[in-house]
Amino acid sequence: MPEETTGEPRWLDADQQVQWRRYIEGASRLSEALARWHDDHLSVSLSEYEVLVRLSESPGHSMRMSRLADGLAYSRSRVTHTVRRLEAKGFVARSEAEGDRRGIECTLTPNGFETLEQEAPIHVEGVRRYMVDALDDAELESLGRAMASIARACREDE
Amino acid sequence: MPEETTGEPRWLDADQQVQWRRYIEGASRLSEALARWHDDHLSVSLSEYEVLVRLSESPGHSMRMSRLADGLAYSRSRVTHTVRRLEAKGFVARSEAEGDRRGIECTLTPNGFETLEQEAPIHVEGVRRYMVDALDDAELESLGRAMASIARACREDE
DNA sequence: GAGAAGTAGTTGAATGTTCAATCAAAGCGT
DNA sequence: ACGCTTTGATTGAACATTCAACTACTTCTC
Repeated sequence: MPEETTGEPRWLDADQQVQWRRYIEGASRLSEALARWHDDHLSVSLSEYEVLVRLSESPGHSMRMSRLADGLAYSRSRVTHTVRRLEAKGFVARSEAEGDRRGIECTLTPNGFETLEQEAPIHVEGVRRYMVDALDDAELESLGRAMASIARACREDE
Repeated sequence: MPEETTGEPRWLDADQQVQWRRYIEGASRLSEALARWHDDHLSVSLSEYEVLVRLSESPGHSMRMSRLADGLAYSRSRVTHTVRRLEAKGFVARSEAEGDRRGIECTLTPNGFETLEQEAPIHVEGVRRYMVDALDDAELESLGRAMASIARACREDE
């Protein structure tokens, strides 16, 4: 609607608008549905769960705070806070990293690992219900590709 | 990894895992990038902006709080808080709805409309930069379709 | 038309995330 | 060795969103 003469304010065409709004609505509904799912059925939130998964995939069930932050694309302080909550629940433990006295190593406790094993299928059930099973293979594949491109565009820009 | 005998805990195969993680990373980076974009270049956050857009599209630049909530898939209290902030910035005004004394009508002020007109191209530039321009037409199209399916799956489930 | 149930909206506390400030340790340049 | 910059991590305040509780009005039902 606004007309301009300076710059080149490339508008969105009708179709692009539609896709953008679909994205916004879908993303917000999905994140809400998944958050509720975790809240109702698991003992950790989605972001806490992601931390546990990364730890479980790492040798020794252990990772540096900063690697956790980088791998999950979380801010450092978010990791600090999240790990503090997980520690309070008894699912992880902190220890000093050897070789770098600034570093903190975060390790899955046996209890944390056991909880993860028990609850992973429930998490997956949520992911299926709200995303994977809502799409056929080709749709899921192209969704993933598109999101990877978006992630790249965001990353490039700092 | 965990083996089970009860229920039918359908795991994710390797490819589904990849797409899921791409989605999670992309979605979180995109929402963060766009939030920063608004914060740096516009006078309203993304959710505040969405409210202004809906109002501007409505006859009389005016909508009931509950229609705003439903249309944006926001909780009612989120709309209350968001509109309060917009009111404090002078972009919207509240008035009683006629015909239903419980209702509140939310209306764009001239200043709010003018701001929206000025800043919409900047918002669009962000959407382009982090999403639309990162994809070709076909990718955008299938992203939108997938997200619409996801939204439907979430909505159906309450 | 009275009581029950539902709808519109607000409120304030709790939660999780970000941001800016801070601190300590490492690395770098000279 | 000495400052300078960078990195690893934490802290606490600020902020947005949710949740539960609540008020006020409307609609339904008998």
